[in-house]
Amino acid sequence: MPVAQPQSHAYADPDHRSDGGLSALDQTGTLLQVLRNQTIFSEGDPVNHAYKIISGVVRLCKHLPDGRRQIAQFLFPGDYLSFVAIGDHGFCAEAVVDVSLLAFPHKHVERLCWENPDLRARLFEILSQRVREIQNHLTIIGRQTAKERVAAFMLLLSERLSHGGPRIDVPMSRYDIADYLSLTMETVSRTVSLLKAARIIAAPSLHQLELRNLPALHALADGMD
Amino acid sequence: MPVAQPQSHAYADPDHRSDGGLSALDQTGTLLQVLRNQTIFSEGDPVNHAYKIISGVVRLCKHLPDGRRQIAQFLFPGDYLSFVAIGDHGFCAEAVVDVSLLAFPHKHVERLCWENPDLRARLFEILSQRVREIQNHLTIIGRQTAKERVAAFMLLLSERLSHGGPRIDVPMSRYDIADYLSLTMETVSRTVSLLKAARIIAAPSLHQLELRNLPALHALADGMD
DNA sequence: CGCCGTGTTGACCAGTTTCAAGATTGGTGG
DNA sequence: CCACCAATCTTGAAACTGGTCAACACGGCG
Repeated sequence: MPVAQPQSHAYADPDHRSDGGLSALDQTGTLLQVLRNQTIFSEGDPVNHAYKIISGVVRLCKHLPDGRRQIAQFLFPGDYLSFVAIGDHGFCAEAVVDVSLLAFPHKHVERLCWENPDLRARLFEILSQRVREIQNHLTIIGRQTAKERVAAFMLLLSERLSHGGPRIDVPMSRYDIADYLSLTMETVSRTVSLLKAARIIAAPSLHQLELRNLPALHALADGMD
Repeated sequence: MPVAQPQSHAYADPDHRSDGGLSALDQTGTLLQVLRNQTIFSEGDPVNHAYKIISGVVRLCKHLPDGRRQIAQFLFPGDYLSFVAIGDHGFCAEAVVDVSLLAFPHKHVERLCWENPDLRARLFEILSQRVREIQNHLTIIGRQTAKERVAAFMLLLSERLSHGGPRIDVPMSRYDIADYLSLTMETVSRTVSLLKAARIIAAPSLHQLELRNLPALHALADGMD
């Protein structure tokens, strides 16, 4: 398993607010580049570093022995990754597109946390938020239909990848989307076509998306079909 | 929405190891009893207390507007609950059977965390473990078949409720199990019957379970069908 | 003893997957 | 700049898993 290792010099975060020592932490990271579809770490690897995503998108996924795959989360610029420091990784992390990350040795994070208890409190908050997100994801996967799931996914993208305008570019493949939503690629494709036909979305190009009817999307995602 | 409130006197934890201030925390809790099927807190309620389950089983669930329900977790004696202190509850907590809990005002927990940073580190670990559990649950729900899900559930029960012997008593209804596994009650029932026919389990009574063939169960749960 | 909530079983149905055939897209090299 | 190729995506038809609806059984309790 190719495991990317930090190699570069210290990185200075331009955005340096007072945020419970988070930006102080960021300053200690080393920059790391990972190419599209490369593995950042694999399931079962010992946890050595925490990461912060600077640019690109990461998928957190689990592979079953027979090839089935579940993507637990997509992580976007600004997200922290693997600051859960227990034993081995329960999931593997892969770059959806070329990614740059800050890497922090866990020992380092621990030290900072002891010097500045604020920091751990802040990380605790972030982790709490994460729990909430996964639980919502669980409900979507567990109890919503294909249409509802795809709608929810598009709203996620618009929250995390919108550059102001209505146009979003979708960095991941249909296959990734399917494994995130626990569907097949085909079902995702069909459902997107359906939403296009209903004028709820438009797709100027394959990996671009325009949400034409936000209220309808929200209604769908919330199961008020 | 009936929200149970702590009412009782301080509770002394007999099990008082040095565990990062966790038992110190436990000593500050007030005992609280909640009857079967009563709500401990609802989705959207402000987060005021953290809890530790002393006895009984709790379900964490989300209700969709149209009646669909997803149970994110079952919580068992020893589990902490709602120590994620951000704004409002994202899920509701209900007693599966009569439950006794310790309740801790969150302000209190915060104060203890500042006095003793160990405690927050410990809570962080617990939360990390929780994340891992939910992610595994997500994979089960998302990518495994009915048989695999039921098998995984039985293994969970045996981990958390086994009293040494091979006999487990199953405190929750088929309906609860279904909503935990994202199936219907009927499918759970059928699948259990199937496993009985295959001599993998036995069910001396309706809410009792005996795992007759552990290896087969593990094989099923891991998708090596 | 009989009732009601809960669990089981059966027959049928629907949404999603599977399998298979094309259509787009993007990258490469002539 | 275009042609071609591989990868990705779309669409269609058939199969299947699990869901729905309905009847029935069980079991605890008045």
